[in-house]
Amino acid sequence: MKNEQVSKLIYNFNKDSFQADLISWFNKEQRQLPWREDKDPYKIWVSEIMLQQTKVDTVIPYFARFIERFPTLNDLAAAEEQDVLKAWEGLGYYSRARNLQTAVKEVAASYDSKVPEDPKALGSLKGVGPYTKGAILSIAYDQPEPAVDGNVMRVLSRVLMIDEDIAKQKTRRIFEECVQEIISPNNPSAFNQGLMELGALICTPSSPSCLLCPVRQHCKAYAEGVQQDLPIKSKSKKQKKVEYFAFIVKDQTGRYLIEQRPEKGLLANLWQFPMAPFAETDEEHAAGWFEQVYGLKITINGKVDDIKHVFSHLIWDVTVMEATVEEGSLRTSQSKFVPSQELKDYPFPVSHQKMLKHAR
DNA sequence: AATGCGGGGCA
DNA sequence: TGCCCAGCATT
Repeated sequence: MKNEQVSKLIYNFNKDSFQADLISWFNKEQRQLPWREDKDPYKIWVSEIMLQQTKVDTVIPYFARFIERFPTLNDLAAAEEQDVLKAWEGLGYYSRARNLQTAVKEVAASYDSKVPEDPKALGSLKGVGPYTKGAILSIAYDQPEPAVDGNVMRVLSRVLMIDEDIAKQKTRRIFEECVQEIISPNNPSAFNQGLMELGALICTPSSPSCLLCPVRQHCKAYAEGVQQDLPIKSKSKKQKKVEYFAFIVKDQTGRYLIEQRPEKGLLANLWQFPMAPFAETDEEHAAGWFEQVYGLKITINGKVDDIKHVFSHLIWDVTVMEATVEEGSLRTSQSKFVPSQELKDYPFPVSHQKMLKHAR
């Protein structure tokens, strides 16, 4: 979509009235949220990272614990990565946590521990993309920058009746151009947050509450009765299924074997119980596979669980087995035996938290 | 431009 | 079950 087409979209759109209606609604109806208690750019930043692809209700307890544990940017910069991951445990998309700490260290080292107000500097930080950059600049620093997330695309696709596919990367730029045209120069913070709050509370994906909407009279889709048909979004692919055995292995002193995952890829740097893909072995040869990989002879006592875990792009089906060590010494460097009471100090993905009940 | 990356809640 | 969620990095 070209620039002139965006101009055409907002031609004869009453933006002054739209801004006033949206902002007064937001000032009145906004939820009280922990990250709205002050304008500390560090806290705004943490909240925006946590909120990526994650619901507000999920984030609230994590945000509270995280800020209690790392109250300032310098506290986070100085922390051990394992402690940061532990604070993120269960929230998902763990590269967010590692990127955030990388970026915070950069701010401490290069920007005197002050979150940059310069868009280019801010946007170059690890994990800070177009949305997060705009959110921090507008909410913490009152700059009239667009902050286009899924809510904003849904709301504006209806208000301006835009039928571009919001699943496509480049579509975001169209909405950014629209926001630049209609954003309130006086209160960009309330304007951007108002669009998102409207998307979360009123202009919902299914059955939007148009009769309660403060900007209904500005909404082209409502006028045409097509609000249910927007936004347009192409379908995502189905997840692939992968099957594993997992081993809850206890040694003679009652400690359990865990290992750290690789530093890149799925669940990077998190800890887990050893796993064997079905592609590499079967139930009959599992003990042999284990000895070959870990250097330990084990006795498998039996299957104790079957865990199905759904990711955004794949599905794990994990057959959990209990085993005891007979002899041998550990071959891999990233694995170790840990007393059961210390398991809680390691960050586990949720799939393996479900197995913890078999280890104590 | 397409894919990898988590986990929870809801119709 | 499928969809959606205050997206970003990598290829």
